[in-house]
Amino acid sequence: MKEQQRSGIPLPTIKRIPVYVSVLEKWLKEGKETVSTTDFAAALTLKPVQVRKDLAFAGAEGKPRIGYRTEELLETLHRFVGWNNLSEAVLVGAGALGTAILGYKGFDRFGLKIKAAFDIDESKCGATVHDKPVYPIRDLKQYVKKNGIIMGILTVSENGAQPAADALVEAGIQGIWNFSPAQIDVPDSIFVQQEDLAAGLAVLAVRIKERQ
Amino acid sequence: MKEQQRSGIPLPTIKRIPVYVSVLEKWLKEGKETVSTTDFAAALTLKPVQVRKDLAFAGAEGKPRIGYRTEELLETLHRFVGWNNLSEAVLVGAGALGTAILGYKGFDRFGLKIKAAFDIDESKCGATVHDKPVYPIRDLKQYVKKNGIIMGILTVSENGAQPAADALVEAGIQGIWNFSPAQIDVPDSIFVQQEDLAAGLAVLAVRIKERQ
DNA sequence: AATGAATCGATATATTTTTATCGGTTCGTC
DNA sequence: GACGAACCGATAAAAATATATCGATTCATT
Repeated sequence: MKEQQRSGIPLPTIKRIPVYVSVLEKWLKEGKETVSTTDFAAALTLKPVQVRKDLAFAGAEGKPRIGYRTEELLETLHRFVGWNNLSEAVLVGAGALGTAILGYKGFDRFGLKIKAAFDIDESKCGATVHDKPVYPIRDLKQYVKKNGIIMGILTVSENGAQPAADALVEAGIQGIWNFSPAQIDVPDSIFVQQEDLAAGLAVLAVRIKERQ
Repeated sequence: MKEQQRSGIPLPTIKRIPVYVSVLEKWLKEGKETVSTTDFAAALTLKPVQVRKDLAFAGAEGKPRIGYRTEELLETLHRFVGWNNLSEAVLVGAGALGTAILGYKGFDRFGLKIKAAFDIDESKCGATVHDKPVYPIRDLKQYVKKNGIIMGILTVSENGAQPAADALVEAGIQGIWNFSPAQIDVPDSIFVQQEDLAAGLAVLAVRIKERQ
């Protein structure tokens, strides 16, 4: 929930960008040359105005009556979120969740390359998971420095979260994508994106309850 | 992004509840008898006022100078999100992500029991994944009806999402937790919680970029 | 028992995000 | 080339969310 970091671009806007990217890719494949905010609205249950605002934030430009050029817009959005050259990442915690994320193909699309995994459990090390090598966590710093990695993905258990985060910080990472339910404590200069599966579950549970 | 479903309780509030639950459990274990919104604020980088408002929404009551009784508050929050008797769920799509979710222990805590997995790939069926049986998708309806399941977890690929969603709807599910990047089309009576990993990645990428 | 600090609950204000409106542009059609 | 519909861009209004303020209550301390 450490999402308060004001900077002009509304957080909800940023979160909607990947959705736009997703449908854009589909439309591009289908040969759609131009797209309008009306199209987005219809496909995504959003209002055209909102889409227009979001796209404006991203710096996209469209033409009346025509819309936006599909390919160009896709490129603009990618650049906007920095996916055109998002550097590589390391993952800490090669458990069930970590394994799934290592194997998730969807990230390539967003320019995210997970280069290696690290784990305290040395019995896991040396092996590969989904073609990614698993190393002992004591090698983390050296690896990160050597490869200029700026992003860490944290998929350890609640207890292991803080030490693992410390290791990432110590290694010189700039941002942490935290899938563990624990709140981690890091210097201000490091951004933490908390990924909270329970939040989604809570929303779903409340909604289902409401309908009864 | 199908999160627009106004109903009194603010969506951000609902999403913060699991975080409160998480620290409450920790504090309870540590023997803390009462907790104050100041405590939450310190632990979670939130403002006390906001915590108070959230807890008020959940129906919690505290005492000045004291705070809230830890155990009672935890119970209240659980009831509020319906985790005290959240019915069971089925999962569709026993791939990498599905497997991880099946094996993720954290959900038990929230009253979520994934009873079985379903997949179109019949070669996967018959086996068990993390002790959960995998069945062919054609058995879904019968299983759901028989066991009174109200919730479906969708972890199939983008292409498979819509047919799988149709199968869940047809089976009589009330809510779908959609981990696939695809937007699915379902009747209004069914609530879809879209879990979008790319959204978190986008936020992180933008933040890292901003700091450079 | 009086004083003061901590904290809740309620109300008021500020900020952020969404939605509406309006003028202007582009293009197909007559 | 005039007309009208589709659509962008900008500005304005509305709604939702977060933050501040204030009075009231509890308890420890004197």
